[in-house]
Amino acid sequence: MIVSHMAKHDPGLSLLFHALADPTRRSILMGLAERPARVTDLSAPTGFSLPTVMRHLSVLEEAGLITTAKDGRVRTCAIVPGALAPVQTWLDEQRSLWEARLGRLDAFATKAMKKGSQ
Amino acid sequence: MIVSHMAKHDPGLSLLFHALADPTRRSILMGLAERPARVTDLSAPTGFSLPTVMRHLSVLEEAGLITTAKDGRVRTCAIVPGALAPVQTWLDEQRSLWEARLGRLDAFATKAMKKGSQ
DNA sequence: CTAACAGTTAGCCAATCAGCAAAGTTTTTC
DNA sequence: GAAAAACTTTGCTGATTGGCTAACTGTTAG
Repeated sequence: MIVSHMAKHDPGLSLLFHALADPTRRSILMGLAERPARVTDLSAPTGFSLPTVMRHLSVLEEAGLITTAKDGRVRTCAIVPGALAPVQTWLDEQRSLWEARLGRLDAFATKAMKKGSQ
Repeated sequence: MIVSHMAKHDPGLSLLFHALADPTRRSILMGLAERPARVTDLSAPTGFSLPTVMRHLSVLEEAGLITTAKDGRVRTCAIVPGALAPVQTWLDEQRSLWEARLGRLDAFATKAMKKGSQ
């Protein structure tokens, strides 16, 4: 019984997409792409309150997109390099499926043109 | 005043990621990748009620991932081929940013090793 | 013309979200 | 050891989600 592409509901993928669906979180990621930062450093430019930013950070961390570590009273946040891989994989998978479908459409169209050539 | 990568908050991207964040919607997409389908055809295998599936479909449609058209009493849903492009673009952008950061890290590590070679 | 079919609308529910302010907590700094 | 800094927790809002049933609309088949 082959279940290869019966991927079920992948919770990790849902967490990733959900984390990326928020513009504030995406801009936090962009910021962290340049350099690691403290929570306050991320709060200041966005204009959002500290608790709000904290919440976004924990969503990002649960999705595996960032790591955070506390040293003294300072928490430093950094990107997790490979974290977007599952998204890329899913995307590749979809593109190949969609292209296969387009291929079949082409084949059909071609056959239809030959058969029904006025 | 250059604003090139100050992409602001891209609403389309948020819609796309949000649409993809739900496993039911992803499985609907997988189904439609094989062939277009009627609403009932999509409802049956998921086990969800018709209105629920309708809601998912409208989320997918607003994100631009699918198109739907009604012929008589039947609505047919199909994938929109290029719809994932913005996601791929954002992903590429991130990967290049992240890799640049890793590059700088490498440079730093190398310099540190030279300097502090015990 | 009536019945079955396919979809749609309306309205309800519990859960989650994204934001906040206010009140802790734990380091540092002076 | 008091005060400032940097979170962290708590608890509150209003909005959105994802699910449902029940009732409604339009289309086709008999």
